[in-house]
Amino acid sequence: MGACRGIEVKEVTSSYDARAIEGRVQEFWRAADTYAQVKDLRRSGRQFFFVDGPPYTTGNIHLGTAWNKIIKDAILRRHRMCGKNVVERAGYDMHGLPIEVQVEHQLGFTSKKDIETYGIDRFIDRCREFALANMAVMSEQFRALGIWLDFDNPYQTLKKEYIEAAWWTLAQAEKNGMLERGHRVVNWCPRCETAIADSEVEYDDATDPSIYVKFPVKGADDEYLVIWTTTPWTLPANVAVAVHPEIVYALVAARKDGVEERLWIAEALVEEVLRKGRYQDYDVVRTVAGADLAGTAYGSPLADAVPAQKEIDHRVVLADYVALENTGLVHTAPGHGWDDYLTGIKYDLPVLCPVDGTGRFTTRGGAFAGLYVKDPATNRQVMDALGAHLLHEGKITHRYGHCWRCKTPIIFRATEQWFIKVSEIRDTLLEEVGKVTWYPDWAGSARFYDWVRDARDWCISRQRYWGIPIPVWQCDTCDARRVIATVAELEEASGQAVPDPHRPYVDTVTVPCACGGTMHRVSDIFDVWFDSAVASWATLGYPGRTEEFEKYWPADFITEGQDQTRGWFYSQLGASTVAFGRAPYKSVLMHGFALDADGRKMSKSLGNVVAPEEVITAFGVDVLRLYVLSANAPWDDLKFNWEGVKTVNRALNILWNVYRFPLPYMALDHFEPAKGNDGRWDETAVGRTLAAMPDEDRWILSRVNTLAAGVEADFAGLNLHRVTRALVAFVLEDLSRWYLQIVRPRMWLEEDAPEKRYAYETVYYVLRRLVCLLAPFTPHLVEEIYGNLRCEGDPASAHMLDWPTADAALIDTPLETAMAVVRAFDDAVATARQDGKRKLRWPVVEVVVATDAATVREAVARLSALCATRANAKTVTVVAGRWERIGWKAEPVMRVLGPRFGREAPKVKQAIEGADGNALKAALDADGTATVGDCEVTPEMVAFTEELPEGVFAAAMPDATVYVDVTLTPEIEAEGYAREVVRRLQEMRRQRDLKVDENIAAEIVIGDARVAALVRGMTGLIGGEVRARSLAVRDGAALPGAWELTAEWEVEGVPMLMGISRAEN
RNA sequence: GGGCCCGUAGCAUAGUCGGUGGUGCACCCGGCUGAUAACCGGGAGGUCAUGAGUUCGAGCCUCAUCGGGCCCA
Repeated sequence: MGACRGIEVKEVTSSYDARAIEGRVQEFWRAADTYAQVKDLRRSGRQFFFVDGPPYTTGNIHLGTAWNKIIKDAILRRHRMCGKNVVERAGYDMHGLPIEVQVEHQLGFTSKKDIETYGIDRFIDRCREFALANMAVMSEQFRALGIWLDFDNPYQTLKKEYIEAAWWTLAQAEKNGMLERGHRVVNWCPRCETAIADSEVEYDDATDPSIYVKFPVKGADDEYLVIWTTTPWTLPANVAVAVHPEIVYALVAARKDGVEERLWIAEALVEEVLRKGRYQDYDVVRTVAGADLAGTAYGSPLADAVPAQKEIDHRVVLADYVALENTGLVHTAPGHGWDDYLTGIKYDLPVLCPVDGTGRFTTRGGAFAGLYVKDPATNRQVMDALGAHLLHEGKITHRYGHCWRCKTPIIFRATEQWFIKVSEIRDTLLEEVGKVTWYPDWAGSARFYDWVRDARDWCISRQRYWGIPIPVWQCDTCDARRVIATVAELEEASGQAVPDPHRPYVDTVTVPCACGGTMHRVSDIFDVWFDSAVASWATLGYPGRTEEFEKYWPADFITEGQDQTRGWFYSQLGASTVAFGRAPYKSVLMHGFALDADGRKMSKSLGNVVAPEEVITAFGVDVLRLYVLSANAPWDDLKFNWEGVKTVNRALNILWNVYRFPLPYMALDHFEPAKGNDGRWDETAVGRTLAAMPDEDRWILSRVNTLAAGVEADFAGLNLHRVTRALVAFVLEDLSRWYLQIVRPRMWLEEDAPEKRYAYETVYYVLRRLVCLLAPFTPHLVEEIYGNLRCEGDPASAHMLDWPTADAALIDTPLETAMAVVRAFDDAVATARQDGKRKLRWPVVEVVVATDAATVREAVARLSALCATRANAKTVTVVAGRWERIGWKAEPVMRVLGPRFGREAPKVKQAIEGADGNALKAALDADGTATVGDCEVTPEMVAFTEELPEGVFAAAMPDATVYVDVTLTPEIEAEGYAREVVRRLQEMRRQRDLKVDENIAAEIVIGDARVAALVRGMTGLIGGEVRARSLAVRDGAALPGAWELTAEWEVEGVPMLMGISRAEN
């Protein structure tokens, strides 16, 4: 590319080949490190701190992950083009149970014991390897998508620097009194043998027993409280029965097979419960409010099987959550239920939890010791042990929680865990939610707000191995505890070097206590959600480094899927509020989920998963990017649809064609865009020649600036779908289908005419604008185009260009309005011609636009030459009201004539039909009455329809009717045939592979003397169009000369023979 | 069971302030042939999920129901 490099150097001939382009462009970016160059370029710009939500390193990315990163990339690319210094790093979530489960799988482990036998150190090495290997794969996949985040230096939750951010955060929580060690009921996975967070519980249908149990009331014979439960295995832990204070309960005497029992059941539910128990009849003994039942003592029907139950002082307690369902009395086991636990605290009930970490009954479980609670056989044994106390047993299918990684049904267990006391700062959290800008608004104001409002304390401890160790050291002697904030602090306090802050290494580090005892680390690790919760400061190296944190934090923007409402949006808010008292982000875009074409979740088991690579292989990265961004609003779920992908591909193909179409002509003419002294493209040049430019040039210049303004507005609301659709519509509708069609003849001009240069300048301007506007969405295609268009002083990459703002001086709204009218006119003419079976190639004598609308009249007047060209009409005229050649035809209205004229009616009918419609209408309009034959008629007796003259066809357009007269005249026929001949000679030139500027000699023999004469008269025009140095036209049936190429044609039924040869220029 | 979102032609989608429901794909018919393994025009196709309500007027506002999604109990 020499000094005079312009766009003439490369003529692009192939069609849009996304894969080839993307390969070239990615190589170009890699070789020049364009990403780094762009960051350097914007270094001094206004800062924009973005935090990447870290994907979990479990393997290949899926469509949703791709969409997520594409959204991020598009938004960040635009910020950079707007001059912002975008501060970002890719991030990865690399700890946690999901990886442990995968590694256990690889090693064939089934329990924690297997891991400990294998060795925790070896186990976490495997976990680390697994995470790092997956990270490498994922980074490559993201790079292939053209994602510009820092993948060379991503933040990784397993790094020491990152772990310290988590430690420090917990130390802050301790300092602020937000950390608590507590005995709580938690979701517990018996396979993973750990507590799991609410957010890690996945609900699925499960079938469980549905049983009604009689608890014997103490001090009364044959009197029972009837409870219902789906978890028989929790009955050994029962300590109370809860009733609602305001529900009315009935004591009924129920009889079955001659035996009478007295049962307490909510009054409204008596019939239903007794039916289940197959009681034959009953009497209500008395009714009382639930409040009056409080304190009633009862015994456990399992007292024999479970000795621990004998120590319990069972009684009835009150609770508001009791609903009028089942029996209205609720079995309460504080060791196995959240509500139960709270009720237990309220009434100071004992917490009985005879179940161990593996989900088996302990010795406290008496006869059931050693049995796995979720085993159906265990429930069976419990039910059997209930004996006659089991009033009814059935089955129920309901939603039951499962461990989100290993799918094991969870249980509730009361255990010692570490908590962040989120419930105490709920008001602050809600206040912070309100300060954040949410896209869309309801994501924050409704969805997230509701979630935060109902938030419970956050259980952050897990009894596992691969995670950030909880940095709490506790004294064996005095029970004092210390939360360590950094590795350095630990090394100092312990006097030991700590090369790896993971388990098992930190577990052996001890710290001397002030009391003289020794502090050991608690064995738990963090909930993995705590890892990502600290990302916004961990990614800045805080607390290790403070400068960047002080400069950039909090994040200007984050965006993740709607599932992160409970996840990352929340965990970050919680951790940040505990540590810093404020939200760690200023704005959040919540995007949707990627679903299949039927709106179903993509899942391996359904076999409906579409991998990003499938789309990339078939259509390319830019097509995928533009598709996912334009298919729907970011916050709606994406219903993946191959048809939609194809459509986007077609649109980009048209863009490619639009780009490459003018190149050969520009090359031929050595066109060089206007440049400033710095060798950069001078984008202000078109503004200076505007007055001299043709309407269509000024129109497309106006349109592209109007487009820029609209894009700006839509970007502000993150309406990425509207932005991308507007861009595609512009390319298709305005640029390809309209402007380019109009300027094509100007590009073909041979002489150096100003209107040709204007066309070049205009197309160049529009393409340069499009390069910028599309850069965030189709970065590869844009780079390829820009590489060919750029002037020698322009930046090396399209992504170093500044975002274009709309140039008000180029916007001409009245012209845009007028052009819209002309396009409607164009469509109407096409419709009318189709009716009249007259091809566009054949000129028509006259086109008339009948309208009363000033907009239409003015538009056609202003752009009359364009209208005539588009319509291929000798004249285009506008008439107000009706066109005088349109006649009225009078039709009798028999429904009126019949009753009025009786037997005379047929005569009147005939008279009306025979009348001059125009005259009759005029008379009726003028006088309200007229005489036809010898009858007096009034307007309601006659209907008028339009009568088009022979050869005239009409079509409607907004506010106007277009009439096209397709009548043939010798001149028109001559021109029509001439154009038919031209087309065929051009086709032959193309077959001979002639260059656009090569000359030919030609001969045409026509098998119809009249047509031959007509064509002969057009020799000059034909010769000019096809660059013929000589052109002979004769009539006959044989082509005498020797030609390089000959062809037989039939034109409108007339046989023609043509021969062409190359001629010297 | 609860919160939020979505439901518009075969498919996908737009619809701002409540004022005659648009667009793309597919389909049918046609055109163009110097963008050509392209491109363009025309046509047909609607119970705006269902049912009530508010209103002169509802795709839009209200309520209920049904279906889908995310999250929760």
